[in-house]
Amino acid sequence: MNSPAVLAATYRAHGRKLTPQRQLIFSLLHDNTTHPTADALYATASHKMPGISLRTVYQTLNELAEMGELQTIDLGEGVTRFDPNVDDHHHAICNVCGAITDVHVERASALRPKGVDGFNVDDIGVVFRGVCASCEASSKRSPSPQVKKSKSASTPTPKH
Amino acid sequence: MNSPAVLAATYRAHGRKLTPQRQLIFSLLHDNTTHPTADALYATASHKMPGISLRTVYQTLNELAEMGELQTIDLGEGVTRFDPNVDDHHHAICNVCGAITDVHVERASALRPKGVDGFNVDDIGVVFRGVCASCEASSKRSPSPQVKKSKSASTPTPKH
DNA sequence: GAGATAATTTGCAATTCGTGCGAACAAACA
DNA sequence: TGTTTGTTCGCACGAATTGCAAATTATCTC
Ligand SMILES: [Mn+2]
Ligand SMILES: [Mn+2]
Ligand SMILES: [Zn+2]
Ligand SMILES: [Zn+2]
Repeated sequence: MNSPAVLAATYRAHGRKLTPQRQLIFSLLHDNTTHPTADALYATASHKMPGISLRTVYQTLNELAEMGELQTIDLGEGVTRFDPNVDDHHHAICNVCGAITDVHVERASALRPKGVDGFNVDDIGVVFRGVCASCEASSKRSPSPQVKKSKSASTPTPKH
Repeated sequence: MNSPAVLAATYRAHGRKLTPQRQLIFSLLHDNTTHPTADALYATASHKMPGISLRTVYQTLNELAEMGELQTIDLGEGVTRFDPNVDDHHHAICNVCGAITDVHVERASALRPKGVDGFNVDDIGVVFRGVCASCEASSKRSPSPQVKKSKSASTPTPKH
């Protein structure tokens, strides 16, 4: 995603207004590698700007995505996550703490779907699920059964 | 997924009852390669057994998944899909008609996430998005293709 | 600066997908 | 046939996200 300053210019160039709410969201997304949900961003935003609405957060995220400044990712948790990293990359998700990390996959674009004829590939997504280093370490320290439940137990905020 | 007959035995072995609703769902899933949603299965089931409830369809699907007879997949459409194919495989999704096809990916298990240290990979998922052969053909024939929409009729995630 | 104007923000209703719950029901078995 | 559970099913509820319209405000014009 572009810097808040560049985004400001982009917005004006698109005939969109530069509101304090939008500027705040730009700053919260800048260099944000946590793949936050709208709700998570709303929580943070509310801290700095009490009164901002969740609706506005959603709207701004959606327009950023529409403008290609942001990527939306859905990992099957029932919530949409937002990723300011629009470069070609993939993700690793920890089954224990829920942390989502950007990863690179060598020769990913060379992957081919076998078993379908004439399928024209536009995009390839690779998702790794497993246990992150930090969780692996703490499980060795104090072995407690840490199993990620299917649905409602979706992880709030990775605390590493 | 096992055959309806085998599932019947499995169910009994698990102390579960073999109801007509369950048997119907077993048969609807057998050799089903459409990756149906609960609602889609409910529609079909209702046809053969008027009065069956959506609740029961959900319940049966969930228990089959719990027993490992079925795989749940979430491709970010806002709905859970069910896949009787529990073998190691991946998916290709047509951006035009929404069809989801099973595909094989060579050396998929050899993929490694670069950029994270000590991440212990349990599972790798590869998703191809693009245009299926059939849609590709019809788009060449007539400029307006068939658009099957589920929830987000809006344009799929554009990245890069 | 003051005013006009169209874009934004917001709160709230509505929608969608799925689950919790409990009463009515029906397999399984003696 | 009766008893014992496990099941079914309707309905309320919950979470995530969007539709809507009134109130607000960024931005432009003079
Ligand atoms: Mn990312
Ligand atoms: Mn499949
Ligand atoms: Zn972790
Ligand atoms: Zn297609």
